[in-house]
Amino acid sequence: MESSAAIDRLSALAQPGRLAVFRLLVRAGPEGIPAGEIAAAVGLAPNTLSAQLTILVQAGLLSSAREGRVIRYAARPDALSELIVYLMEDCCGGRPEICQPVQEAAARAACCPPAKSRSRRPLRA
Amino acid sequence: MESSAAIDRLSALAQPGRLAVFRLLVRAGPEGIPAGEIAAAVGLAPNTLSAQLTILVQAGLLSSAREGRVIRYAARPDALSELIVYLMEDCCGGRPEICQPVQEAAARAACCPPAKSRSRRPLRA
DNA sequence: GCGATATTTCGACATTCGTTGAAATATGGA
DNA sequence: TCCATATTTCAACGAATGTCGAAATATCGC
Repeated sequence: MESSAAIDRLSALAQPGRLAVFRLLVRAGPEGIPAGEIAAAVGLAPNTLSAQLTILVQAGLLSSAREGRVIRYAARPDALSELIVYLMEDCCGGRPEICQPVQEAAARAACCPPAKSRSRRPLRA
Repeated sequence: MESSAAIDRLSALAQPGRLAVFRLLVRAGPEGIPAGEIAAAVGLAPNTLSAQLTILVQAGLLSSAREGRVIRYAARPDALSELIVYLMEDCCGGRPEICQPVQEAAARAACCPPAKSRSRRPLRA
């Protein structure tokens, strides 16, 4: 991931309204939510929200699809993972002991069932 | 982690100079780097850098320690892990299939030796 | 104490950002 | 076609941001 793209994503998320929108959409899953419902949920005027959605889409964090009169927005999980990878990238410049806590924390946060072959204890116990 | 703290960290990192400084210091490890050397490395005027360092410290991303005439700054890896955990938090609201790719990417980025008992293939192959 | 070095603080400036109200565009239904 | 709904676009405003030059502060060695 390029530095300028990372900055675009970081600054897209670095604003209360946009962060709330993104988290809402991550929670909502792949189906996404129509713009109007998002506006109601986060308490933003439709035009204000529209500007914020544009920023999030341009940063690659959201996708949008028209469905009749409604435009449905959804989070792009890959965009978040790319950003996280970029942020962790430099941890490991010959110094694994530094980024290990980061790695562990990230694994802990991922409360998903283990990816392939790994079951030690119930996560988020 | 609180939402406002997350925003502070995101917006602290959402600026080219500050992101460059943070990455430099992550790479540098726990010993950190004196302010003057940082300024030279990232090409910022000393006073400009000072302002950016203040923002990074206030966001909790850096620590600083005076050593004689020099002030040495170091990255706080925990701050990054907290931020990543916060960003990943909502992935898993009943929808593990969404955040799984994120989790895998994070694990892949962490090029550290496996935390405890896990060796499938050379990471970053 | 004095001078030199390292860093920060202050004041000012142009630029960017987030919000608002009003108008424009797009879609679907009568 | 005409109207209602959903969303965006536009112009403008105050607030916040990043950078600069100059001055202040802190520390060290003489």
